[in-house]
Amino acid sequence: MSSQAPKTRNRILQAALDLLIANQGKGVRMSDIAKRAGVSRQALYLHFQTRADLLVAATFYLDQQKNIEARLQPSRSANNGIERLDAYVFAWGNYIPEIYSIAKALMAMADSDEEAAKAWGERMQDMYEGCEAAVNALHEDNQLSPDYTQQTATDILWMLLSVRNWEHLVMDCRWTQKKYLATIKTMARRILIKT
Amino acid sequence: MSSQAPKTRNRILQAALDLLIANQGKGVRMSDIAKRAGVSRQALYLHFQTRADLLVAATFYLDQQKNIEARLQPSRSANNGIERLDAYVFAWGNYIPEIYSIAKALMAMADSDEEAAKAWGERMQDMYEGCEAAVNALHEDNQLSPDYTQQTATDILWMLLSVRNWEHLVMDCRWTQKKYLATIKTMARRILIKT
DNA sequence: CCTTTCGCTTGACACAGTGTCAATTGACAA
DNA sequence: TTGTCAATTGACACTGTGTCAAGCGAAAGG
Repeated sequence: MSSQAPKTRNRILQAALDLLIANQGKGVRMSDIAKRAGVSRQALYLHFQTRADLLVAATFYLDQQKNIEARLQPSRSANNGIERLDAYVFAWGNYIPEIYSIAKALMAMADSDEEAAKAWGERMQDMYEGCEAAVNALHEDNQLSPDYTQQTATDILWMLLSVRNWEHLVMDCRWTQKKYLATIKTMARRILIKT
Repeated sequence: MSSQAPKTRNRILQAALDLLIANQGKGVRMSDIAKRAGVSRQALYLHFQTRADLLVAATFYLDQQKNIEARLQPSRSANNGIERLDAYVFAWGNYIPEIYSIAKALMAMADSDEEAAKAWGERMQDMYEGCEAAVNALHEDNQLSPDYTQQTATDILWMLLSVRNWEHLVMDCRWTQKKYLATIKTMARRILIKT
């Protein structure tokens, strides 16, 4: 068993990520990835079933690199609901823009590929559960605005985290990352928390 | 000049819309559209430059059919800012889910096609300008929450209108259209309007 | 030292889908 | 009758994904 094998696999994933980011997730061919990774096109199919398979793997590889677990830790270990909410928004609010290009590519693929859709859905589910936990904490603190049910609150937080996806539709980009973070944080507090 | 020409063109557009909606915007081939329209595949290229061109045209054809202008009228002619905002949210909030499948297809194309991206951007711009008008009306009524600048308010309304795009990522659809409308209306009021 | 194994390469090919071209048909109008 | 024009037919080029068979080189194990 050689130690080369995983190296090549990771080189491929890294090449895929590089290209996806550089090209904003569009028009990245298998041959491009192979070229960048310094392997033959056919080698990609030795490591991954399909293109979708490769790109899904690349996304999880990125998650790992970007240490999303560690980023979410502050939210999990926060002392109260508000802190937890802020930490949650901070973690995802920073993360989403970083992985945006790749997420976009994966979403596009999820539209046409069953397997990619499934993997992506699971990843979203994780995000959703963390969100639920943050809102639950507010509930336990009795800080939730009375005219919002727990479910509605969760839905709204979902909305807050969703906006990034539409950015590219606006002709001139109106959002800086800092403004984006500040806005969703304020919104989340305003909507969810008692005044 | 025969009257057949526009008829065929419209039959093609209608066929494209039918298929896009039926297949949720994915996997619709030129040959499928041609078959449904009862014309040859090559005929499509007599009326439209490319696939992207056809689908963009189909979207505007849909806008026309769905009478978006009439729907937005109540917002334009509202007596005060709040009515205007509500009418605006109502109009787009109902419209977006109706055209969702096609919008999705077009967005996907906008990612890879320059021309489609341009057409889509212009359409979004229209939406944006109506949004600005609604928020301006609130401003004139002096009903805008003091700690939000006009620009921020507009951005937020953008967010409100954006959520639909992510729905398909959630495994089980948590949003009914009614709930969607009620939520964004309440959100818009809460965020924008003085209490 | 020879042999097997394994990761990867090379080159060829099937297949689907878009877009193009040239020649032809068929109807309607001058 | 003739010209025009929409649309048809069949063929083809091109791109990108995925597959297949044969071969190669290096490292491991006898």
